[in-house]
Amino acid sequence: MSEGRVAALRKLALLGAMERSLKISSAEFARVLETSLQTASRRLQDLEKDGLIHRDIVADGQWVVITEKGIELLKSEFEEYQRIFSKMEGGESVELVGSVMSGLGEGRYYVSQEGYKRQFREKLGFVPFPGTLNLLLRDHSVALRRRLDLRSGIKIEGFTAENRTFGGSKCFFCEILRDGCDDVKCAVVIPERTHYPENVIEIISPVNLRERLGLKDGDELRVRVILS
Amino acid sequence: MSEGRVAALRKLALLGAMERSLKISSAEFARVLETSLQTASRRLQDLEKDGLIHRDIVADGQWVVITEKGIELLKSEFEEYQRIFSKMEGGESVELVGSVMSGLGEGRYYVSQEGYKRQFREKLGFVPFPGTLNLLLRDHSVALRRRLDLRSGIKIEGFTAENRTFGGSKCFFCEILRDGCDDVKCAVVIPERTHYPENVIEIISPVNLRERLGLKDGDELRVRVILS
DNA sequence: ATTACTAAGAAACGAGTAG
DNA sequence: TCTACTCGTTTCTTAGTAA
Repeated sequence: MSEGRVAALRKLALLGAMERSLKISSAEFARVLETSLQTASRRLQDLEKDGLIHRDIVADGQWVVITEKGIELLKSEFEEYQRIFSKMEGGESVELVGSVMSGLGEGRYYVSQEGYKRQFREKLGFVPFPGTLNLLLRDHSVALRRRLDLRSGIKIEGFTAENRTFGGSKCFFCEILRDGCDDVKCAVVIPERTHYPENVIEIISPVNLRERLGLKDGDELRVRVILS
Repeated sequence: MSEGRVAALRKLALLGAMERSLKISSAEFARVLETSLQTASRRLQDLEKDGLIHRDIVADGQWVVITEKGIELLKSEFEEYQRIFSKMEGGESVELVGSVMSGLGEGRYYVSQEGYKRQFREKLGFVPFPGTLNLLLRDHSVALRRRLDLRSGIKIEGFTAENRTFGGSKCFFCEILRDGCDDVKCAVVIPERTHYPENVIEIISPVNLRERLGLKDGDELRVRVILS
C-alpha cells in the first residue's frame, strides 16, 4: 500500500507544509495517504522523531511544518529523479544489442522500390544503400525492442506498383554504437506486417554498413534507437 | 531501512535500465540497495510481477529492463516532486502568521538612525517609515521563523554614532498577504542581538503600515518572507 | 471531535537450504 | 557462483481503548 515515511513527507510538501504551517488532523491525513488513522498518526510521530517535521499539537488537530532537514531529504530525492530523467531530455532512446545475420535478400528488393526510396529521401533525409543490415536481437533486448511497437515513429506509406501492393512501415533514426560511427546516418525500419518477428531489426543507411564496418555474420553490434 | 518497491525501481533507472538491458545479480543489487540478498531478489520478483520490469534470467545473473509501465510510475513520482519544487523557483519563501502588537517605541528610534537609513535605501531600495510593525507570531509559525536564522539575508552593518554602538542586522523582503498590498514594499528586520525573541518579527516599509492597513493591536496578519 | 496507547494480526525481512 | 524457496524473527499495520 503505502511507501512509508518519505511518501508521507512528500504529501505534506504537496499540501504546502514546506513554506507555511499546515493545520491537519490525523484523520484528514489518513485520507490523503489512503491509510488508517492510526498509521497516519504514527507517520507524523515518526517524522517528528526523525526531525523531518515540526509539530504543534492543539485541541482540534496539529500544525505541521517541514524542517530544513525534511526539505533536504525531499530535495535529494528530487535530484535523483532529475538525474534519471535528464538523460531522456536529449531524446528518449533504447539501446539494442544483437548479432549480424544474413537477410533473405528481401531487403535489397524492397528498399530499391521507387515508392519507398522517395519517402526515405523526404522523411529520413537520405536514400538508403540497396540492402538492409539485419540484426538478430539477444533475448534481453527483445523487451526493449517491443517498446518501438508503442511508438508511431516516422510513417512510411504503402503503395501499389508492378501489379502488387507494398505495405507501409515505420522508421526510427538510430546510431551505431561503435567508434567512428557517429556521423553515419541510419534508421531502423519496421514493416507493419502483423507477423513480423520480434527479435529482428533491419537497419538502413546511405552507405553499405556491412562493408563500412567490416561486419560478418554473427558479429555483435549495439544500436541506439531514437524514440522521440 | 528501505523504502520499498519504487526505491528499487529508481535505483535500476539510475543504473540505466530504462533505456538498455542491465545485467545484474541479486547480490550486486543487494549491495546498491543496502539490503540482504533475499530482499533484493524478492524486489526483482515483485517488480516483475507488477509489470514494472522485464527480466531474463540466465545462468550467471539476470538481464533487467524497466517497462513502459515502470517508466510511467517513475515519471509520475518525478512530476510530484516537480510540482513541489516548482513553487520554490520563484524564490523560496516562508509564510508567517501573527498578531499585531505594540512595539516598545524602540523601532522608531533605531530606524531613524542615519547609519541605518542609508543602508536601507541602498540595499532595500526604500527609506522606511520611522517605526516598525511588530508581529507576535503564533506558536506554529515559530518553527518557520527559525528558518531565517539559517539564512544570511541582506546584511545591514552596525556602526557607531552618538557615543554608542548600533548593532548589525539582516533583512528579508516580504509581502503582506492581504488584498491590495501587492505593491507595498516591505522587509523583515532581524537584529543580530543574541537575545532577540524568537516569536516576534519587525516589519519596515516606506509607508506607515498600521495606518495604511487600518491595523490595531491583536489583528492577525499573514506575511510571506522571501528567503532567497 | 482530537492524539496516543495497546495488542493481535499481517506483511516484510533475512539466515539457511535446495536446485 | 546463480535464483528461489522455507521458515523463524522482526517490523508494520490497524481495530479498539484511554485520555
